[in-house]
Amino acid sequence: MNARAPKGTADMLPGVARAWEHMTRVAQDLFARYGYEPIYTPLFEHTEVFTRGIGEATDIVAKEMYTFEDKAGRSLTLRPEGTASVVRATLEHTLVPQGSSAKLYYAGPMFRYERPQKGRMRQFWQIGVEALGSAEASVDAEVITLLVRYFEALGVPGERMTLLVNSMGDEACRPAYRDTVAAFIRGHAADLCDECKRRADTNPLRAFDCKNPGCAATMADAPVLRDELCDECAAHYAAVKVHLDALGIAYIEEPKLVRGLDYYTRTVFEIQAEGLGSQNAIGGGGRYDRLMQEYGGPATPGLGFALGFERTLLALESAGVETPAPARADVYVARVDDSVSEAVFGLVQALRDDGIAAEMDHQARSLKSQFKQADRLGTRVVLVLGPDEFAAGEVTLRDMNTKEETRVEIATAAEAVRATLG
RNA sequence: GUGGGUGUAGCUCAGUUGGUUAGAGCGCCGGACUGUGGCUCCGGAGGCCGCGGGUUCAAGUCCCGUUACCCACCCCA
Repeated sequence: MNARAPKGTADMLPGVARAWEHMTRVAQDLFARYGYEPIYTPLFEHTEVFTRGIGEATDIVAKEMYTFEDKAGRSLTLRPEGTASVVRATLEHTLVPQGSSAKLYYAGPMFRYERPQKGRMRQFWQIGVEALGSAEASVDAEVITLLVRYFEALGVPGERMTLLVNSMGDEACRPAYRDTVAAFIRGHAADLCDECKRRADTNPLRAFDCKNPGCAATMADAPVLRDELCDECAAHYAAVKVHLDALGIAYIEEPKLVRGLDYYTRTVFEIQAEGLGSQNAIGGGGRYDRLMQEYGGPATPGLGFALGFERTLLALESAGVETPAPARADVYVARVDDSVSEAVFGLVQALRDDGIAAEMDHQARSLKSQFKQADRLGTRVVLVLGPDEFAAGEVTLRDMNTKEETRVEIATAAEAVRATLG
């Protein structure tokens, strides 16, 4: 058989898994302080949840979804992102009754059928938050701040992160702007690549992302949405910035920041970090005031962010931040010869029952080798049990740091170990 | 979907203009006077040289194909 994990997936071995758990713990602690509660939604949904929410024309829906039929013929899709599911669950369970609000966070794997590269996997992990029920700009600033504070809490140096913000407008001003850009593209067709010319009909705003030098130069002169926002959107955007400024959150306005999911309205943002290769966004998100209605629910404003585990870890590694690896055991019980095997086995269990992380040899290693194991595990204490000690009902306790050895009664070993550990 | 790079021990890699038993470091196991770690020294185990063809007296080393991984485009976390 093929013993390899599927393309675009990876086993998270202990070193990485530890970092994963650390990132999760930091998120749980920090998000709780901002009033967010956990929510777990299914890893797959009815395909419609994503096609309607994310948008038929987006890359994600058009070519990156893991869609399959179950045995009853239902079309299901492995979630490519988390927001659609959370909003669907919010609607299904009426988590945000009229005039109410909710703050939720989630963590788990997402799936997109893409060509893998640095910082991009087919199964990748995200942590995200969704703040539903408020259209106030202060919430936008709070969510953005939370994202920044999270990375800071993990230890990503501030100078290696850049926060970008922009406004996408809403149903009142974006359609008109799209037409304006489409017209601009048609008017400058001679200076643009074929792909961008096609974009005039499909998704004009994408032309701003084109890496082609000619296109970039041409699009630099195109009208910017920021200058054509309706009064309400302009006011909202200005208010978001005022709140960010009040908290001293550094950001760069990026008129060309265009997110690839159709549900975004008004505020969008992204945090880029150094050391990741070409996929440099470690987190991003935005407001989606129309999404709930798209699912047939009541008008419910909302916004949120998602951040990627893999990319965050890359950012941390490149910045030289290491996840601390705790000692794997507090005490190692060494066996001098086979005559005391049963006693050692029993002592280890007694220590564990007493709340102490104890380890022993299960491979018939020599005493010397057992000490090497203890050293490798990082245990502070080694208890040596041999015929001599056993006859006296004692064990030799060795402090691995000071090398001091004392004899203690087996019955009080746990107490002695605890005293040594401090 | 498109393009480029790479594929030799568990890991990181060397392997000369193709030439006889394929190497190093790290890791792992064992030992250095009889019941003891981290340093040092000695020894040992471990390799279908990604896979399949071809060229050649001879291929890890050249050619073709294939596959896997990596990086980039695209897009996103």
